[in-house]
Amino acid sequence: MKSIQTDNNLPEPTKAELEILQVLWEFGPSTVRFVNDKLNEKREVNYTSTLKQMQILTEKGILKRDESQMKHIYIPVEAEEKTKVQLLDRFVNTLYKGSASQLMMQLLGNEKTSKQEIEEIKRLLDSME
Amino acid sequence: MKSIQTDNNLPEPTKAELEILQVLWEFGPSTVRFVNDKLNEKREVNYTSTLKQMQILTEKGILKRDESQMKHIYIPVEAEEKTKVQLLDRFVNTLYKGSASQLMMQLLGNEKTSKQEIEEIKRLLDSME
DNA sequence: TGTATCGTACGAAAAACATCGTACCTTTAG
DNA sequence: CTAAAGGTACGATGTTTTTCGTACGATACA
Repeated sequence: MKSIQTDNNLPEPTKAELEILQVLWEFGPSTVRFVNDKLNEKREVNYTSTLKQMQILTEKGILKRDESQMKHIYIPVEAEEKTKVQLLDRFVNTLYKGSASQLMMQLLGNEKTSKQEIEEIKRLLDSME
Repeated sequence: MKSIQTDNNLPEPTKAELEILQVLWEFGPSTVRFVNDKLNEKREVNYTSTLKQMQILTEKGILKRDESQMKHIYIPVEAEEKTKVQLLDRFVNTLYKGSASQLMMQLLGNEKTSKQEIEEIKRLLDSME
């Protein structure tokens, strides 16, 4: 059982930051207005709060922006996958001492994971050889 | 593809809290002194900081304590598995919209996950029928 | 052309999280 | 019996994260 590897010393996005990233992942490069509207579908946030967050994300190098227009367009620097892999690594390391299969077991042991889903995973594994 | 279920409205343990929980999970019910010593194997923390954390965890209902002795003994209220499942659920919901198999794919797609580990998971799945 | 609207920038305030100093109580060894 | 050692309680402080108010520039259009 091998440990998957640790830490990429990229700053870990906080909760609020993650929310924003999700919107950008889902809808692609967007303005602050757009992101803020999306967020407000779930909870009330002030426009300038979202703006601030996105500016911070930009400072941190997690987002970059196109300033050629007045309405800046924000874009994640890293692909969704890459960022998620990082977060997943961290999660596995923190809670399962890096053991992917232990995590799997928990996921599978969960009665909420359906038979279909299990089948799907098996097929996935087979196709991986 | 079924979604695993969401939120248990138990307060989500913070980072520092999780560290403490891990010690208690690994070594069983313990005193503040013991936990603090363990933490200090990894990083320097003041005794009273650990104490405070553990008191907060108790307030939150994440730990309970036996006060019958002078040296209080702290015990996680929920089993390790249960708490981890909760955190895992939250993680899957947040990052993978609840799709366990998507998470799996990412885990497996990761070149860091070894062939052995993949074999192990397959066996696990077979044994699950 | 002036005023309403929609942007960004910036800093202060608030909230959440984490750390620590100090007071004080209990136990124990001399 | 008393001082030292080791425990808890609690409040203050520090840090990070999050939110928001305000200033001000650009655009649009009556």
